[in-house]
Amino acid sequence: MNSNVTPIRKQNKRRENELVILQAAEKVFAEAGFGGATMQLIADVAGLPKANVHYYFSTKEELYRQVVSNIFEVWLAAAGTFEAASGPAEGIGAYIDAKMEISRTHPAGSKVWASEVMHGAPIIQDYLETKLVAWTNGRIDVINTWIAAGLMDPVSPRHLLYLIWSSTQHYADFGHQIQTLNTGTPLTDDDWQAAKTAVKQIILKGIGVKT
Amino acid sequence: MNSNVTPIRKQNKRRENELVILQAAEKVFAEAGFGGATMQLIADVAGLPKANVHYYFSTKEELYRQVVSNIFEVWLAAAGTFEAASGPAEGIGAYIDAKMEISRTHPAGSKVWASEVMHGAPIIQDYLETKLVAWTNGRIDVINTWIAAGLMDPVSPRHLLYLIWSSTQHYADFGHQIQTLNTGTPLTDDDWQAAKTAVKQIILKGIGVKT
DNA sequence: GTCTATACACTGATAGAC
DNA sequence: GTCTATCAGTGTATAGAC
Repeated sequence: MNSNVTPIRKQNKRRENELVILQAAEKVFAEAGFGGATMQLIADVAGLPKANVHYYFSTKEELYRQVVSNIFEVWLAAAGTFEAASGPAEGIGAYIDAKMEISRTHPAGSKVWASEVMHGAPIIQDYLETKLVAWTNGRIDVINTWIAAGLMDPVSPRHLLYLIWSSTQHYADFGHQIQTLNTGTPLTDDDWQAAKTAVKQIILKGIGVKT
Repeated sequence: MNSNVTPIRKQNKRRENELVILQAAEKVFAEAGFGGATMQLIADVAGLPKANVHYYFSTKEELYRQVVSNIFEVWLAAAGTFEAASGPAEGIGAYIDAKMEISRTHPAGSKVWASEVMHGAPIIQDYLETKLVAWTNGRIDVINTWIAAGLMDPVSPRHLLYLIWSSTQHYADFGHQIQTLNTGTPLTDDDWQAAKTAVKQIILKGIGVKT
């Protein structure tokens, strides 16, 4: 008998509950913002009493920080396309595809991230200063290599990255506006394909990459 | 003596107070979101007692709606460049310039707008459905004319507009992230010029416009 | 681990003296 | 028109029974 060991069943239960709370929280934070979200509503969406949410995440801020961290990881993971690529046509093209796909499948996460940054990143400023800065500088180096090799026009790598981020995330963050302009109906598969094609076409041609 | 007429001095005082409250509110709503903003903080920033804010704007929602409306008007006004232009090089180029300039001079307004749309436009949905839809459809017609005249590539006008909106507003909405990536310091005049040039260069070349 | 009941702080809004 | 005092409602967080 070892009372130091937590039974596996309880570990699973814990993870299961944490997961369902995190998913509910992402949705509620995305729809209402940090200030507008309430622990009561998160609990209701998760299907748990409010006190249980506080049992797993002691404060609202801690729960929020977990949500934003998760999004950031998804976000960075999708950028692996940059490394393996032999040139900008493949690397940037695949990166745009990956980011558009995230906007489609994780719109709530994108909105929470946007909201956090817009309000000055009070909770995850350390992420910006460490991980994001490092990732960005690495990608700038790669792009500069491509420019030096004559594979694309000599555009500012930094502003190119901003252009890619903004244009792809726009389909998640401003999805409601886009839907309203789309006669009020959600984008179909064809609509998403057209969006992806248009963004890639303009950006790739804009930086002098042959497709 | 006509007691039906409000003295001019009081009218001016009213407008003056309303203006200072609206400016304070724009700042606070941008930094904290609708839910995170408090009437007390808005009053403090405006330098007035909280009750006075309620005297001019009876509810928080009414004040917020005024703020968002004002931004929308600024935003639409800047798009007049489209009409007068003889072609895409001039029209779209000037539109990008104007939108970048708004991001620089009215970042708080842009953030409030973004926040409102991200949360499903609960307050200004009617604006989206009427004014924004009308404006967008009008601009799509103009772009289609340019395409038909062979002045630019046959890109989707709708997605081109989204690309312009997202890439320019990004410098306001994600200004904090950009500043963090810029070694923590605000963008200089040269930085802004470089950003404007990069965005215009990539988009104009990307749609096949000679510059 | 789970859940009910509740403490405590804060917010939007208003009443009423000036 | 201005401002202090205050109310009613709601939010986060926790205590304590199970």
